[in-house]
Amino acid sequence: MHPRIVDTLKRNQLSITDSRKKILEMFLQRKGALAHADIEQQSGEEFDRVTIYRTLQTFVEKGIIHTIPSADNSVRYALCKDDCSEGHHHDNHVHFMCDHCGTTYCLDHVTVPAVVLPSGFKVTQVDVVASGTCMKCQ
Amino acid sequence: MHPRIVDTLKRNQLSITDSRKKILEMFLQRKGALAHADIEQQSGEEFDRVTIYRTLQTFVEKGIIHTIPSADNSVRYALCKDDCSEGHHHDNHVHFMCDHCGTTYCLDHVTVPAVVLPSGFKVTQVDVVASGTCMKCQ
DNA sequence: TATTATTTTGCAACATTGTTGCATTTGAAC
DNA sequence: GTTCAAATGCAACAATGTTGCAAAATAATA
Ligand SMILES: [Mn+2]
Ligand SMILES: [Mn+2]
Ligand SMILES: [Zn+2]
Ligand SMILES: [Zn+2]
Repeated sequence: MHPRIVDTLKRNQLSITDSRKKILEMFLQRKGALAHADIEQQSGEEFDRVTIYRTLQTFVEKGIIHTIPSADNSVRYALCKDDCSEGHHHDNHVHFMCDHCGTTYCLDHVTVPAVVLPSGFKVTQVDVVASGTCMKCQ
Repeated sequence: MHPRIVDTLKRNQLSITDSRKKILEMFLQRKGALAHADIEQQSGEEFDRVTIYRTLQTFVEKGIIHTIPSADNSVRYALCKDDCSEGHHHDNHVHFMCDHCGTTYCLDHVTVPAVVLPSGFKVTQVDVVASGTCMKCQ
């Protein structure tokens, strides 16, 4: 088991349960983003669908993972690598979704450019999602 | 009825039906983006849910409307204002979702900034979705 | 305009996805 | 080990999305 798992859960004052350990491990191994359906498939019958929903929700609230918007009604989740904490996400990096293999990448080193909006709009967050073909699918 | 409705349908080689006229009118009047659920509510019992799904799909394919990604499993749709056509969208403007009132705006005059990705990624589209508070909700 | 051919619609049936309440189980604290 | 709080599984439900097909509406043709 990945050494960071228990650490992360403790640091966020979450009790150490099988499902949390397993789901967090999936994120740590897979690197790329995961949709709810991916987790459900990978885990087989190991735990209930409802538990996955609640675990993802908890992880987002605690700042362990962040959501990635999509245009296909299938939100992805990925590990936060920055200094995110309860209620304060700082995942201002660009995401990439491959049209071919479906993989979603967190481009941690590509920060979202500043966007200047018309006066009147108070911006608190900017999501940038690029899509196309990834290096594996050329 | 809005004068552009029949024009738009004809230009895209779509037959003029009640549901298409009505749904297109909603987009022309409302300006902001609409989710499937919005359309279903606004139309009451006028036509079937399935018809709405199919109409939205057709409009997207024809380049009449475009999708706006979201992080809450609720894709929005908005009128294309550019030179979009069948299979070729060019809606490279920024979108804004108000956290308070839920309105989604197409900021037609704010073009998406160029993003430079690591080599290996072939980008075909970039979506920028900002969120925060809109001018009406300050 | 009337007839025919094509397209769209509504309906039903189904699949998938997401939510809620509550009893049971598990983990943390003592 | 016992106690208390939190998390889980289950069931039941709601919401969302998909497909096939007969009926209806529209477009094309005569
Ligand atoms: Mn990310
Ligand atoms: Mn738009
Ligand atoms: Zn790929
Ligand atoms: Zn607002």
